[in-house]
Amino acid sequence: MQDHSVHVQCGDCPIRHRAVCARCETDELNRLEQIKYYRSYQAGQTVIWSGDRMEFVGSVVTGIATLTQTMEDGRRQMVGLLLPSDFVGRPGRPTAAYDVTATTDLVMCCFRKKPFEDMMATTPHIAQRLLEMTLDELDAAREWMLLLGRKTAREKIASLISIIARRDAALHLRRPAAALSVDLPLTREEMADYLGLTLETVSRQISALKKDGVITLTGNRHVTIPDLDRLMEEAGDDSDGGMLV
Amino acid sequence: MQDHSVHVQCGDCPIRHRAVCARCETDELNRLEQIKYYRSYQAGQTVIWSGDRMEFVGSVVTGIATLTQTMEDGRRQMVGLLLPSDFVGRPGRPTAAYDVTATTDLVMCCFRKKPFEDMMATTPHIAQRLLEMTLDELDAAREWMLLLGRKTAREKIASLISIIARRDAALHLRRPAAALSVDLPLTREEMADYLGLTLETVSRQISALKKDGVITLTGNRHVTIPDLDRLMEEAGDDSDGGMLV
DNA sequence: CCCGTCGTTTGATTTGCGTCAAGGACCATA
DNA sequence: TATGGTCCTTGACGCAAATCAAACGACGGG
Repeated sequence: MQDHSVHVQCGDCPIRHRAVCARCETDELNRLEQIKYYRSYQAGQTVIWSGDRMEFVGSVVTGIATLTQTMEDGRRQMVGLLLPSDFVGRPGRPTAAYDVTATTDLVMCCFRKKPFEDMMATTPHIAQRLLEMTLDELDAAREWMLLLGRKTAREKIASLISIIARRDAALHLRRPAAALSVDLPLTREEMADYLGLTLETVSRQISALKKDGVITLTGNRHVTIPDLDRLMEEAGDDSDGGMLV
Repeated sequence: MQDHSVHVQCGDCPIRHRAVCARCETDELNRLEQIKYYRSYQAGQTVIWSGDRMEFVGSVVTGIATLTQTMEDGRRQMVGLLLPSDFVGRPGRPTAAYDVTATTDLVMCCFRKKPFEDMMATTPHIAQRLLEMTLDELDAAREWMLLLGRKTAREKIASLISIIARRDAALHLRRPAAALSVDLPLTREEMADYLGLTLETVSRQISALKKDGVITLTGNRHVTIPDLDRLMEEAGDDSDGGMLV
């Protein structure tokens, strides 16, 4: 399983960062220290509403946020999941076509747009790193398109769990071990929004996977995966797909 | 309808370019002339196979290409449509997670990766423009995720037609007029792959839209749209969605 | 001219998932 | 202990789209 991300490890950070790192003190990124600030959000709080013209660029330090799009009649589709080290925001243009919501308590490291853009202009590394990260997200989005368009409900659930497990492992610098164990950071309804299903179907398929021994549940949220390969097979991924969200 | 793309118009080019422009002779991009070359492909020919490590970065000059992902059992999902001025390729990392196929005869303008990356490092504008374009693609991909996950078959078809119509209008510098007329560049099967449907369903829904007077067909491929607003309403988009692929 | 193939349309039938509905587990507050 | 809330599970039923199947028009070659 190859890793498509640019990871930066440094100092006393426990995690590898894929984004402009808020806590690292390396090379040219140091200069960003001068223009950064932090924001905290409570679980359920809206970070950006799709009507806003987002005026900052930021990366998640702790917690989880989601990007969702909503149709007039209320149908919702999650289109992105922001885990620690991911970034949001669009240097260059004032755009936010979707809602960003904190699903857990959330701390973000933000940069005001204008100075950030100036920084990009004078420091090619930043623009390039951002480009890398955006291309990663694009790859992930395309993987999701395959999931949404062609996978069955069971495969969708298996995919989601395996992705969360792998992201979690990558974040904590663990090799994906034989047996993994993760907390699902989403409610059944949020999973449904992510997968293009209803929450009932999500619940049913999770039960089915449990019954078939692909996963075991302790409580509603904690999943342990006895055999990751088995799970990925259920997910319908060719074994070596480079899907790291 | 706001336009999210970076458009460059210049000289004798009949179209506005969103990508690194192959035929334009403006500012710092001039230097790219020294390292660029052209490639031609016939309709149906494979540009990149997902196993390749793509060794160039390029943009479409004429013709249409598609990005597709395939599951082991043959289920296919199109994840991108490359129209003139779009680019493919990933500076920085050797990656190609999907097939790129020419659906019409195709001419691409290519740059070898290494010199292109050097250029990016010394010329911040290029990295920034590429970032802009990638963010546009990401927005488009997210719009597609909503389509794939939550829209009905009829809405999917209406969305596809309206997107092609609007891209076409943007490409030819026309304002989206009251009545539009476009050639569908895809077969029913390709549309099905794009929309996460079967070709039978695509055919049925096109017939239904025709019967209801939302579109009219001349031949199999040529669509005229008497009322774009009506079509967009059928597509389920809020009237002003900035969906420009 | 017939006779392939390819892209398309249309019909009949099946099925996976959505919808509607009821109830259980858990927690906080009264 | 009762009471309401949130989140989750499970069952019964219906429908939209998939599947299976047949046939049509356009095109090219022998």
